[in-house]
Amino acid sequence: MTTAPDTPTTDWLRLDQQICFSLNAASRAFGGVYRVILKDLGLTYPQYLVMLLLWEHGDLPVKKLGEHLRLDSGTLSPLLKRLETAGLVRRERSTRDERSVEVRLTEEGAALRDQAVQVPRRIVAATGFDVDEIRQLRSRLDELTTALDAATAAETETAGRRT
Amino acid sequence: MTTAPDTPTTDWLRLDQQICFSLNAASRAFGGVYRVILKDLGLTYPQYLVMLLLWEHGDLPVKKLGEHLRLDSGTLSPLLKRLETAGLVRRERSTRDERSVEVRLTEEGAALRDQAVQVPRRIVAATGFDVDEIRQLRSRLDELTTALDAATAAETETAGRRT
DNA sequence: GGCCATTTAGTTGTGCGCAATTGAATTGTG
DNA sequence: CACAATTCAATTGCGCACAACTAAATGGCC
Repeated sequence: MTTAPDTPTTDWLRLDQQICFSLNAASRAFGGVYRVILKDLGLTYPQYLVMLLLWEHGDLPVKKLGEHLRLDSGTLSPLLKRLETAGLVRRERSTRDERSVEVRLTEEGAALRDQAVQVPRRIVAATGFDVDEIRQLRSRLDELTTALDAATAAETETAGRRT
Repeated sequence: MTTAPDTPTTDWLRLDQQICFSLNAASRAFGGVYRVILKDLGLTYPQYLVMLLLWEHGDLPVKKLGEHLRLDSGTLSPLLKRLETAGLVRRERSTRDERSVEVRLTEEGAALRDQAVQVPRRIVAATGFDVDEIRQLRSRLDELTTALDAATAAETETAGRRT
């Protein structure tokens, strides 16, 4: 494995060397596991994330959900509508700020938590990693996300200046 | 930080402890960087991956593209149609096996490679990681993907048996 | 108080990811 | 050769992600 100083562009363009591809593949592989495990709960993975937040924090406005999940209303509005149709959630305009919509668990939604508590354990088992390895990988990925977000902001800004 | 032996289920359900969430976030953060950088080329990230394969291997049937990218025809067919509309690619039924469709670069598609060679370098810069760190993270993620795929297969099978 | 920028959800449109189905071509088997 | 099983691409339908836009409510400033 000689990394010659004049590494040709071919190597840089090789698919199997691109970190993003591995990341993407892992993310979709997770999707497959979650799809099977969450099928019994009738939830998709993003819906499951919303339910996690509500179980942990209680009622939340759409805005807060979006901040936690890095999602905007374009994604959340229809998703929450589906959760509402499924009877897991209600949406109510806040009385003290009518712009805001409070998302509340229904009895049924709160009860679903009992079915969900076993999910993380099954996921961890599916990874074949131990808890320490997972924590380490997680912190690495979080670093990466932070760096990428900063880069996006920078790129977008310079792109804006070029206009 | 006491991890009590009787760790309650609450901890297991915490969003910020779930590896998949970090992974997902990183994947979408990458999406943001690629979106900005690929804008000049007029490509989305999945389209860029297809082009990478064609630049590296030359003409490929849809089947092979799907194997490399872990994507099925449901995703690739419309994507390739868009690349064809953009004039980067042609699709031709194979003569020796009429089921297969060969995807070929047009002159324009081949020429786009010159614009693309700088992309990986900019991506690496955006991560803030050095090449070794990236390689290490990549191999970790590939392990994870392998384990998860195996788990999905196992879960799907047992789910199938329950039917 | 009146006006304007900001905040918050929702809507629309585009593209990806995947399951399920369809239809045509090919391969295997008797 | 005939027929069944398999392969391959395309299509349909659903849900997510994101950009761009709309509409309503709020807050700050004069």
